[in-house]
Amino acid sequence: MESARDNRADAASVPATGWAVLGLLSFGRELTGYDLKKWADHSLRFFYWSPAISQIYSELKRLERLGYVTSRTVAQDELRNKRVYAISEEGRLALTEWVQHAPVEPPVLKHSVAMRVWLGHLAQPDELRAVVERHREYAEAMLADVTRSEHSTETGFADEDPARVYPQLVIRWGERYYRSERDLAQQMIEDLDHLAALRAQPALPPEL
Amino acid sequence: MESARDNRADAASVPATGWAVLGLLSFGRELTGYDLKKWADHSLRFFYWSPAISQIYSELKRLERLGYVTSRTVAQDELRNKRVYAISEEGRLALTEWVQHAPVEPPVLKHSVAMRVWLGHLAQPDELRAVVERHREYAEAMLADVTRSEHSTETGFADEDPARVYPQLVIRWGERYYRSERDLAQQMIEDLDHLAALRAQPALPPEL
DNA sequence: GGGAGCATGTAACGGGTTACATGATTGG
DNA sequence: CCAATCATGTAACCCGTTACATGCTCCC
Repeated sequence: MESARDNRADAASVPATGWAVLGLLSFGRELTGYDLKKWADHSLRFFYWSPAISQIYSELKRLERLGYVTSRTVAQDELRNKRVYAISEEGRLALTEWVQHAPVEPPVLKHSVAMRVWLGHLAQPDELRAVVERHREYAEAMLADVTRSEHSTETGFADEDPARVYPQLVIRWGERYYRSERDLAQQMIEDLDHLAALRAQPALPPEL
Repeated sequence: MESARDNRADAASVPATGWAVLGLLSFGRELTGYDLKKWADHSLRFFYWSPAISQIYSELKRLERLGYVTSRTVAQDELRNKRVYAISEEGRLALTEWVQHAPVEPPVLKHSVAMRVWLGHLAQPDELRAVVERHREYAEAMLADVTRSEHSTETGFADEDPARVYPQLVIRWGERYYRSERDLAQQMIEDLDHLAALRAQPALPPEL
């Protein structure tokens, strides 16, 4: 009764990061592992933790074993070859199935800055403030990057190529996300300052 | 020259989830592994992925080995014992050091729903919409949970107990975060609908 | 009687990272 | 000449999960 070798079992055995790599290839270009890493750092990373290069290579191996990608070697220069990967028809089908029908999972969030504020009773106010400050700078930088990414892709035909409008949609989502993240950090800083002010000048009621 | 056994090396060997567990204990109560899991699911999970119970047990082992927590057995009922953990002075010091001085790391975000929209060119519009719809429901539910969490803790003296104001601060942050997440999902749905409308009634320019 | 909650832990496995190894090319 | 970039992979390791094992108590 246990036919562990069917397509569903294969699909289940691809981790989300594998779909991400396959997804990068679904836009139609032939890419090397190295290319994929750069691409991931320029697009994927705004909404999905960019995998290490070594993992990209191993996911490619897995995807090839499953028949979801094909590879061939092409000349890198006169002396060396490189391996370029392309999505296969099976790969496109499996990815489509995943996009449409995989269980909708909650986003994985590990917000260590929020955790540190949560433990604020252990910290000195100015140290804690500095931590959140640096996080706000991070959010600001991500916002700048994602905005730049939007304009660089927008150069031209977003409406025409149907495969391009969805990345564009997600980039705009990312813009809003990181704007919100920055604002949330700012608000947190203000809350911390407010708290400090309350302590410097403790509540009036008791004294009066 | 390599004194790998100093306090900094010890601190470095605690993963963020370990600090989370120690953090739960830093509020002063003696808790079992089981208690910690429940607590994590009620507070931590809004900003930091709640660890599996088995990992909590193994983090507790690690923390005890490092001298950051102590444990003792107390009667669970007439027949059985349970092990309760408490933070030690060294643990409090190490945790404080981490909160104040650890490098500020970017939050880990793995947003598979955003990834699926990004691959929208592979999906049928209504399937994709349904995915985002379910995500919006998730965000809505998280917002409701975090709001409930706020009011349940607020019953009483948030201003008085200094250890309670920081969790309160982070709960409010979480409220804003999940409200934003819900709104972002809603906006994504509207963008998808807008796209569908554009396709049903393709651009005028060419025909005119 | 049976299911849910309390309570603790181990084992197997997989996902993912860092470090290491290698070597050619390009550009300042 | 040296650093950065292109390019590919392996090995060790750790973080974290699921599955499994066990057994009591409380309540319907």
